[in-house]
Amino acid sequence: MNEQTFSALADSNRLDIIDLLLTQPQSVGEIAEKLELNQPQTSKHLKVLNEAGLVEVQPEANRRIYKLKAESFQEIDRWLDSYRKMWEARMDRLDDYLDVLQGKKPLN
Amino acid sequence: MNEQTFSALADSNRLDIIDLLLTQPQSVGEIAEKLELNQPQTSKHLKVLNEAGLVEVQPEANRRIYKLKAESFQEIDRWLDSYRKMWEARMDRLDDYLDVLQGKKPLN
DNA sequence: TAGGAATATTCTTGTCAAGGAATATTTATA
DNA sequence: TATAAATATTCCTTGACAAGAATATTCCTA
Repeated sequence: MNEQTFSALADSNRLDIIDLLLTQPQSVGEIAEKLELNQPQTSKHLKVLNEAGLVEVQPEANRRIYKLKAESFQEIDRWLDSYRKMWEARMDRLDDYLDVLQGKKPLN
Repeated sequence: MNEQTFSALADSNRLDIIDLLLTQPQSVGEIAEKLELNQPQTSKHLKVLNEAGLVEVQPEANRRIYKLKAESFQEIDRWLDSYRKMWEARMDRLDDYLDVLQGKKPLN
């Protein structure tokens, strides 16, 4: 798993940007206005997100439309796969406990 | 979604620690030795992970056993849920494309 | 092609975090 | 109870990064 990805996500403004882009792709100006950020900051944050592979750009006249890029999110998802076993194991234990409550199984 | 969680993950040493803890809970000394980190750094990284809720401690004699904590990983998983729609939509389009390749469907 | 809109970049400053070194703290044991 | 083992904390230095301000760049349009 890539440290750069988490690094890009470790900023509340950038999390807000990503959250906003989930609704629809949009331009720098729109993002800046909706999140009440100034334009240069917005561009800089988008640059970080872009370099981390979380967004991509599509020029549209003299504006630049940013949109989410699925790959990096999928990478996080695959990374989480390793950890799902962990909490599923805990779920199994909960199932055991529920069985005990229902008298299906003796307590060890 | 919590910025602190991503912040804690945005460091390769800490990613390594988490990866190591996936195999089994273990002490500070074991972690430090396996990852070739010195002990103070290891303790400091574990502190960050602990404050982010990614690990928890269990004292065992004069050692402290650290283990992964499922909750924070599940929180990331729930956060990713919002973004799954995005790439699933793209997957649908891929399915369409595969249908086209197999002659099941005309190209629009 | 000049002007303006949209966006990106540079420069500076302040803050924060990582790493190293040293030391403090806690707990077990002789 | 003194000592050693395991771990945590503090202090210091350095590098990275966010924000603000100013400026540069790109691209459309009159």
